[in-house]
Amino acid sequence: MLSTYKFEHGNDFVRICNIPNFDLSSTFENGQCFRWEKISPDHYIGVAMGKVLEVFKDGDDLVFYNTNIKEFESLWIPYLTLDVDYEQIKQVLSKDPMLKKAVEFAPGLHLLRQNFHETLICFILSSNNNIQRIKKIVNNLCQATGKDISYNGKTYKSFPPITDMQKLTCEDFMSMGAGYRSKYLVHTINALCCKDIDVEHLKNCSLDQARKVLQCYMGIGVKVADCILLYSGTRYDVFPSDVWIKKIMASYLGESPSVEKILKYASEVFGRYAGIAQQYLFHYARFNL
DNA sequence: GACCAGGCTAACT
DNA sequence: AGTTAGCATGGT
Repeated sequence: MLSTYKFEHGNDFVRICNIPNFDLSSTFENGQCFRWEKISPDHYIGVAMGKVLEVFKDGDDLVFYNTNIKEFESLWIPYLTLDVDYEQIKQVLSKDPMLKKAVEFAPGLHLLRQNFHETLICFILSSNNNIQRIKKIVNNLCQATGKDISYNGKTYKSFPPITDMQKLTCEDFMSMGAGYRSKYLVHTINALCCKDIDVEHLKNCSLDQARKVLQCYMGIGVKVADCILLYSGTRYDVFPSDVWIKKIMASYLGESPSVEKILKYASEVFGRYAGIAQQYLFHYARFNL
């Protein structure tokens, strides 16, 4: 928990002392985010919220560069969900034997609370696509439309706000490699610029209502809606069901279970932590099935 | 050349 | 309401 962290910090760095249960690779390379670059094992640089952050593991410490303690507490602790008690959640989830294995496989996995619009755009791009290609397209988008951020003599790009993406045409997105999703992006970005989504409402309404709101936008179905809700930290009672989750859920529900059946089972068994359970399962499935 | 990847839309019964 | 072809692209 947050209160137990011990910090050392200066003008341009923050060190969290003794935080053994945060793993960079299983957090940044589990398909929830697309803008973290591995420099070397346990050493990453990423762009989020218009800022560049460098992080590496030093024994049981985590060291963050290009930030200070004030910014770290207001921005990066929520982003990295360092304010969430994963020990308690993992304990609850581990009552299920499959999840026990999945949690033991990646005990340092954290969900992220990412910018809502960025998550929405990235997961429209994710449909019938693979993670490597999604990263490439997102990078092309940021290069074309993002703002410069310089750090350590290098220029990085922020993820553009939707108002800046409104000028992009279908052909622009095609040239970035977005393929048939280009049309969805143009349509949805326009709709969002006309009338934005009330994220607070998405938190307070029922899950079915939240899914319905998102599915009004072109390119968003049940699976993408659940990803947006989960990876923006909007709600955790979701269960994004892609091909990997369908594979691993077959061990609970028999061969090729329907999405309906999966969602029903997940909400009954994993309840309000279903989204977190899904993330451990997805990561486990990708590396073990 | 098939088949696959964090699926969705549109056009069918 | 439920089922299915078609879709851009790059890697294996």
